[in-house]
Formats: sequence, structure tokens, C-alpha cells
Amino acid sequence: MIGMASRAESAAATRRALLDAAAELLDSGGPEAVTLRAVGARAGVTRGAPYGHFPDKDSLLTTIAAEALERLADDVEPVRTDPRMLAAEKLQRALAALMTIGRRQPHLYRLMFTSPVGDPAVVSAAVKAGDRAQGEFMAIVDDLVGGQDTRRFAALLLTSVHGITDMEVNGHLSEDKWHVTAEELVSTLVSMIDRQARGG
Amino acid sequence: MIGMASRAESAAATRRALLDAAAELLDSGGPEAVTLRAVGARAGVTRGAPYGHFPDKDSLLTTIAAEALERLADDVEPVRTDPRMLAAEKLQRALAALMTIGRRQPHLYRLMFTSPVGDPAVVSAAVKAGDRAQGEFMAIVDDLVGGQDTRRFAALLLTSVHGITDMEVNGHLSEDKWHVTAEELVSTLVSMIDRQARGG
DNA sequence: ATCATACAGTTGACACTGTCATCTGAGACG
DNA sequence: CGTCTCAGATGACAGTGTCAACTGTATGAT
Repeated sequence: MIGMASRAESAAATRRALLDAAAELLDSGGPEAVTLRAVGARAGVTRGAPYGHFPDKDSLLTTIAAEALERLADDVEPVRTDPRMLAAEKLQRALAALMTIGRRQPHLYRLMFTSPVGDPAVVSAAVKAGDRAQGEFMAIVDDLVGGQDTRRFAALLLTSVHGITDMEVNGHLSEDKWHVTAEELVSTLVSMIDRQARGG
Repeated sequence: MIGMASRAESAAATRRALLDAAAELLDSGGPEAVTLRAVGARAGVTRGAPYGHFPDKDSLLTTIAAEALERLADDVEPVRTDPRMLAAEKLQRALAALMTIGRRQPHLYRLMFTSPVGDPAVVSAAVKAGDRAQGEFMAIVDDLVGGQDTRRFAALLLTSVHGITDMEVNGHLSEDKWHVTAEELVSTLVSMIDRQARGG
């Protein structure tokens, strides 16, 4: 570091380094690779240091999931509020953002959709972040279907796209078995919901 | 045991006891509770005994998943071949069978939809079991949609219902947030697909 | 400028895990 | 009856999450 930091700043930097290190280990080696010793080493500290910033390992992982959910919400928000986009296009982009996480960071994706564990405060933060991301999706769907049965269609879309992504990530959607890509499934689903919402 | 067994029979019984013990521990305490020592103890044997029947812990877990998938296929098969049922009813029952596992044995459900790990032979057996279960669903959907776009609709149904179940299991589908039950979502989905398959 | 304090991070220890090499004892078979 | 085979027991080892005790340094009061 060029500008040396106050103690609080330095501690915050360590906390960030721990989160980044853990996230990197998760991405590259899966949950098995995320050991407090490895996290500490990669963050330039020792195995016990994380306990100064997180109550336990579960809370560290849950915090990573919460941050990823916040990031997702941050990515979707500008799409939702963009006045130059049609609702259908907004939805397509929002869903693509979700599926991209699944493909590029499968382990992180799993973490994001697993019930959070660890310290109650951390768990509550993760739930809040998840709610925010869900809220963004719901608002876009509401725009799309015009307020009619918003929750039902939003829930159906989100759960279905999650299922598609999750099964693809776990290798249960192999191209040569189903002769269908995840994108085709999503677009089929969206067009069906679109038709259903307009029609009767 | 009343009838004392030959050595081979006794070994087979131990293997079964190990699988049952592990499955019970998984159901009641989640993956964390499934330790080889606990499994051995519950099966009346010591911590090293499982290695006489399974190459490693992953293979033991994967075998449990494979058996669950076989059981699911065994449950769906008679439904599929029942000549007195309509295709729509068959589908409803098959999907209900899947969701019931998610609700009654959430940890087992997770295991069934996670990419299998462990000994190649065991993994391959699990994949085969999964394919059989998927085949049962696909056959029912084929019956329902009349051969038109079978794979597409079957894949969409299976992935969506999995997503619904998975999110419900992980607490991301709370009633007071979405105002929708999993059943409503599934029936909406099925009726949409039904309409789509008949219509244009 | 000096000193006491708070606190980030280190270190040693503990119970627990999966795994393997080795050993033991009882069923299988000549 | 004697030999062999193999299911299971046992001892050991490296690696894990976790905590209590310790250390050193930036902070803030005097």
C-alpha cells in the first residue's frame, strides 16, 4: 500500500482481503478449497485472523453470498430503471445476468441459493440482500405483465430460470440428452408467460 | 438377526446397514452429520469398516443418491404405464412424487440434484439412475404433448419444477413474500405448457 | 512527549474429520 | 482337522474449525 492506513482502515482492508481470498478460492476450487488456513494465507494473514472479522466460517461464506446478491441487485437495478428499454428486453437482461453467474461462478451461484447459515446478523443481511435482488426481478415482471398476477408470474419465472441454471450447472441438462439449450428453455418460458399474461 | 447368515450375506447386510445409517443421518442432521464414524456406529460397526464396501465417503453419498433416483423411477414407472390414467394426471403425480422428496427429505433431494462425485463406477451408476428417472418423466410428457416438441417441454417442466422445489426447500419461496404456493406455480406451469402444446 | 489502553493479528492447543497400513479372528473349504 | 481368506478392528497421520492466551503497535489522554 502507498498511503499507509489508520488501524481501522487497515482492519477494513484485511476484512476485504479475506472476503476476496475466500471468494477466489471458492470459484477456483469449490467449497472444499475454502479453508480458513488457505483464506488467511491468500489474504496475507494467519489461520486465526478471520475470527477477528467473522464469528465463524459459515458467516464468512454467507457474507460472500450476501455480497454477490447485492452485486446482482446493483446490476439489475439500472436495467429496470432504464426508460429506453422495453420490459421484455429488461427481463431478458436480468435473467441473463443471473444465468451468467451460474455459468461463470457455479460454486458462488450455489451459495447464493442455499439457505444462509451462521451468525444471525450475517444471515439476516443475506436474506435482505436476497430480497432486494428478488424485488428487482419482481418489479421488471410487474412492468411486463401490467400488474396482473405479478407475484405469480414473477415467482414462476424466477424459480424456473433458477431450476434451468441449477440443472445446467450440475450437468443434468446435457445438450445431447435433451436437444435443448438453457437459452431456448428460457425464451420458451418467457414467451409462454407473455402470451398467458396478455391472453386470458 | 434370526437366521444367521453366510459370510457373503453378512457382508451384504453390513453394506445395507451402512447405506441406511448414512441416509438416516443425512435426513436428520444434514450433510454435516454424515461422518464415517457416526455412520459406522449407527450400523454397529467401526469407523474403518465402510472402506470395505465403498472406496471413499463421496462414493457412499453418491450411492445413496443413486438409490434414491432408482426409487423415484420405480415409483413413477407404474404411474406411467397405468392405462386408466390420463396423461395430465400421470404428470401431476410424477411431479408430486419429486416435490414430496424435496419436502420430506430436503438434504437427500439436494444430493440427488448435485453432480455426483467419487469413484467413477459409482458416479456412472448414479448418472444411469438419473437418466432412468428423467426418462420416465420424458415418456409421460411425450404422452401428454403428443410427440410434438417433447424434449423441449419435458426439459422445461423438469427444470422448472426442480427450481420451484429447490427454492422452496431453501426458504426462498416464502408464502408471505410471493403470495403463491409451489403447487399453484406447478399447476400454472402445466396448464401453460398444455395450452402451448395444443395451440400454435 | 510519555504512558496506559484497546485491539488486530499470532500462536499453541484441542477435538474431530477422512484415510490408510496393519493386524485379528472367525467362516469357507481342502 | 488345518489352512486360507477376508470382513472388520485398531493405531496412526495429516488436515480441519475453533478458542484461549499472548504480543505488539496505533490511539488517545495526560
